[in-house]
Amino acid sequence: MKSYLLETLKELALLGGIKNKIEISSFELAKQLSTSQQTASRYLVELDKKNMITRELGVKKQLIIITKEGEKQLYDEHMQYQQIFELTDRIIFKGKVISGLGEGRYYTEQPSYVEQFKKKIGFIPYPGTLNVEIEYVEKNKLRLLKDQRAINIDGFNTKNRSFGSVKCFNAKINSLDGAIVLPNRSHYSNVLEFISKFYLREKLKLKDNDNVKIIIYFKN
Amino acid sequence: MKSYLLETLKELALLGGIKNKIEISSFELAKQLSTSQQTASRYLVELDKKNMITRELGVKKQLIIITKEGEKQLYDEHMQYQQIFELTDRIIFKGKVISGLGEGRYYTEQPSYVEQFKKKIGFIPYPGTLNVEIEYVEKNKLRLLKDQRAINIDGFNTKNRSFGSVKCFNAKINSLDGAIVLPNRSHYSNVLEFISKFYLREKLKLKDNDNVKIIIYFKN
DNA sequence: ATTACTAGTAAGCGAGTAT
DNA sequence: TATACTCGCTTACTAGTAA
Repeated sequence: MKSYLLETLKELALLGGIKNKIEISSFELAKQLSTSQQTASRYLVELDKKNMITRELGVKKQLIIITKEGEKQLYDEHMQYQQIFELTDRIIFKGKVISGLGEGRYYTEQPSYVEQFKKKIGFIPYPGTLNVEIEYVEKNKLRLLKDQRAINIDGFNTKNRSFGSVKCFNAKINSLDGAIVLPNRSHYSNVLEFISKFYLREKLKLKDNDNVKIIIYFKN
Repeated sequence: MKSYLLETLKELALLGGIKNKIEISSFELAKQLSTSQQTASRYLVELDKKNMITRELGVKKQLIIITKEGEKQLYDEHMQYQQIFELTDRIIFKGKVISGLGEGRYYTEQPSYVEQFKKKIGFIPYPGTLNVEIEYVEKNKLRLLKDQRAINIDGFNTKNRSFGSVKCFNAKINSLDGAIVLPNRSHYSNVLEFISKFYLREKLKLKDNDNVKIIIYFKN
């Protein structure tokens, strides 16, 4: 939706247009929007065409009520502002399932990691990680993670090699609980590794390139 | 601010631009906004000129951070959406002080009203009401009041005449507590009558035509 | 790769005005 | 009174491209 139409719809909502019919002339609306009567009239016609509002045109003013569809548009916008200013204990990522190189399995089966997962995040992960490639531009959001307190999984050494420490965040993938694992010694990539007590590809019927939504939660 | 600039700023905020420098090319931003690279570039230049963002232009991408001023713009917008969807226990009116006909004083001095005010809204009003004329278009908001549970002040009869019942809402005027009085037997006008235990014109140094902000609270 | 200028085109605006 | 059309003007958009 064009941004000026959303602005107009918001103005109507502020006047109570979601629950009530509001009585407003295109001239009055124009004043509210700091524009001309003609433009306000055009906006109303456009909003009407897009089924965002319903109008009862009288001889004088018009009675306007915001439709369910219009309310949904506004609510979506509201949720974005909530995300910016209120829901600062979480970050939402959109991404798609990709295949990793199978290393995830090797790591998640190390007894020392497993023990810590059980103790610190409360479950023993199904072997392997689900790799989710986030949209390139969302890499910026990853930077928000570094200021957050994470669950720390300590590194350790075996006879053969050493394993580095890892950061975890409680997370959800398509509403299912689990955690995100971020190796401490690596740059942020655009791939998130999700662990869960379930075999996710089966449980959520996921296959490569499926779109998923991941919510990462912070401790406060 | 132009609505498309606000939309752009919101997009940058969603990527974490309020607290962090975000790394984004005009091409990527264009994708997010479903527009062309040139337009995205122009938006960024405009936002920069208006001091909504600060940019560090590198050879490749650019590092962007939203300024305090930009954050304030977004927050104002957020508060409007809060008003629409969250703060449904209140309505905010802007208006200006006008002189009434002095009837307010007559009413607020009736012992039966005074007694009920004391009991039901917790204070004895300073004699008289402060009349606030709300902007014409905000009359629509008054309609929201009728669905709300109000504090009811009963009517009564004296030897000489009868006094009708009255609805009250707890309210604030410029942050000072008081109440709004709405006669039950009258159409909604564009004048709100505010009562307070203080003489408001003195306490708040108000004179005719001064702009005031009234918040009306509902019981839930 | 980028950013962002120029210039031609498209969309938006509002004065005038019909209804 | 209103709403909303036409039409000339302005603003916004994007392809091409320089830096």
